[in-house]
Amino acid sequence: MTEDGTVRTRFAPSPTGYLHIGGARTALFSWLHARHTGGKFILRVEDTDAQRSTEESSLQILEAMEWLGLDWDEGPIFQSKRLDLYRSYVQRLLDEGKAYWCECTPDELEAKRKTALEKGEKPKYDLTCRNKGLGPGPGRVVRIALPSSGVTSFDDMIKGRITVDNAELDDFILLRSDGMPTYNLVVVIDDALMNITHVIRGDDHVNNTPRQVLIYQAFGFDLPFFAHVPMILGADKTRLSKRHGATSVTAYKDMGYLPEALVNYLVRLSWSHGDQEIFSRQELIDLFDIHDVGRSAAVFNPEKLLWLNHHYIKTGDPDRIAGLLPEFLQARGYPVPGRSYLTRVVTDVRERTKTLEEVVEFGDFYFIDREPPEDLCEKFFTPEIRDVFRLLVEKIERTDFTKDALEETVQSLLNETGLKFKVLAQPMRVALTGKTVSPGIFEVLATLGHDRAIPRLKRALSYMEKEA
RNA sequence: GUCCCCAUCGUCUAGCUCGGCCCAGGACACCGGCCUUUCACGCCGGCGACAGGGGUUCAAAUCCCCUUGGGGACGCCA
Repeated sequence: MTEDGTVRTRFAPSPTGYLHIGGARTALFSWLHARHTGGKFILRVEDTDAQRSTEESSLQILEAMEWLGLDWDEGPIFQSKRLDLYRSYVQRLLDEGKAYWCECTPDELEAKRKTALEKGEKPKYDLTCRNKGLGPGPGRVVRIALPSSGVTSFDDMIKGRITVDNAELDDFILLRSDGMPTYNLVVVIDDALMNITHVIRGDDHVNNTPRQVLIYQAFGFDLPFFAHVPMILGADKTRLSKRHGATSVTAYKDMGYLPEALVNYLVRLSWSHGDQEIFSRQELIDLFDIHDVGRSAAVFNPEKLLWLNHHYIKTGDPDRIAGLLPEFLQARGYPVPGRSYLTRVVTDVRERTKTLEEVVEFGDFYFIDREPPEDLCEKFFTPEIRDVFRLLVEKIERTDFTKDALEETVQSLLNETGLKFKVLAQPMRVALTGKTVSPGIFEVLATLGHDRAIPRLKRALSYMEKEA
């Protein structure tokens, strides 16, 4: 705990790829816990794996965090810039006899691991170098000297007390032969030095925690609170991966998902507040309690995410959503109209489109003019309705392009002729949109406006005249 | 294989901490119906679960044990 009792949480991704859905949820929980308690949220990039870490990944992860609205109070802190610090702590352990140099090669270790596994044993470092009294040298690593008996335990805020037999642990590596410190070491040093009060991270780290607890003890650091959140699984109940579909936050952004939908979806995985399904950001901050996080893994359900996305498209500010459309329009090579036109399009289509991508696809006729497919022309632009349709076009041409006025015009025509709207509706729809499914005719008409709508209606009319 | 963790509808979950209010509630999906200018939206209704077995107790989804199933970890990755 910090001196003044302030909560400090952190998200510590390793920049070896995109921000994964699972990582995003961990970050969300961590962020929420900080915000809920009025604490600080720290972002730390764990890039001690020089081989796989890339700056590009770091950037993309930060971008995804920002897109999700997970703002941080400190950082990003890059571990690769703190190497001297870590080395001095390793030296301290070396000096105190709590760590030692080891000259075993990766190949040797790998071979031993293999035979252990084959014999049905748990692969563990066999302590070959523990008492050799080696000093530094090329190809050598530093290992921690762990007790071989006794137990190590810690209290997890989600899973309760977890105890592991020290005999299950082995003398893991603290410093690689290339001089880079390893995860277990740096995570402890940083969490301790940065005064992290609550370590919130994925379930897959529970097995590491006892090792880290031992490091905390070796340095005499106070233990933080631990909260290991359950994993997110794919439909087949195995760890969520690419073969289950999109797993990166960015991919969802690109498919036309709204950040509030993804956040709302993710937060409900292993966490709930009674029967509530929809949460605003502020509600989440007010209501989120790490103690309410469940213990079991959750299966990722794309359908429910889609439902939530639709919900936010349906209920969100149309103007804001309109502002997100240009990149989707450009991706399809459609021209980008003005903001107010886009806003009207959103209002028209949002009851029937679940993603921004769908807005553009379903509402394509708002952006481009295409002749309706021949089979639809044939079916709907029949000679029988030619005369009414001509009348209709003439009347509409002289009408104000507002929904009410247009509706009134058509209604009066219906009254005069005694026809049902059904007779006209689909032909009009096909003429204006090129499809049999669209928003309401009058909305479409009003939004398209005179200059886009009239030529399309006339084109349909001439088809009817040709057929006669 | 060893160790750790988990176990309510297909899925996300409420209920489990403080056993009775639960022959188990909500949501997604699915299936009907209503509304209707298409499709949606909306509304109404339906389908559907306490993994199994032992205990403890007057009483168990709720507590204990075992079995089974699932996940995770066993790296000079994090």
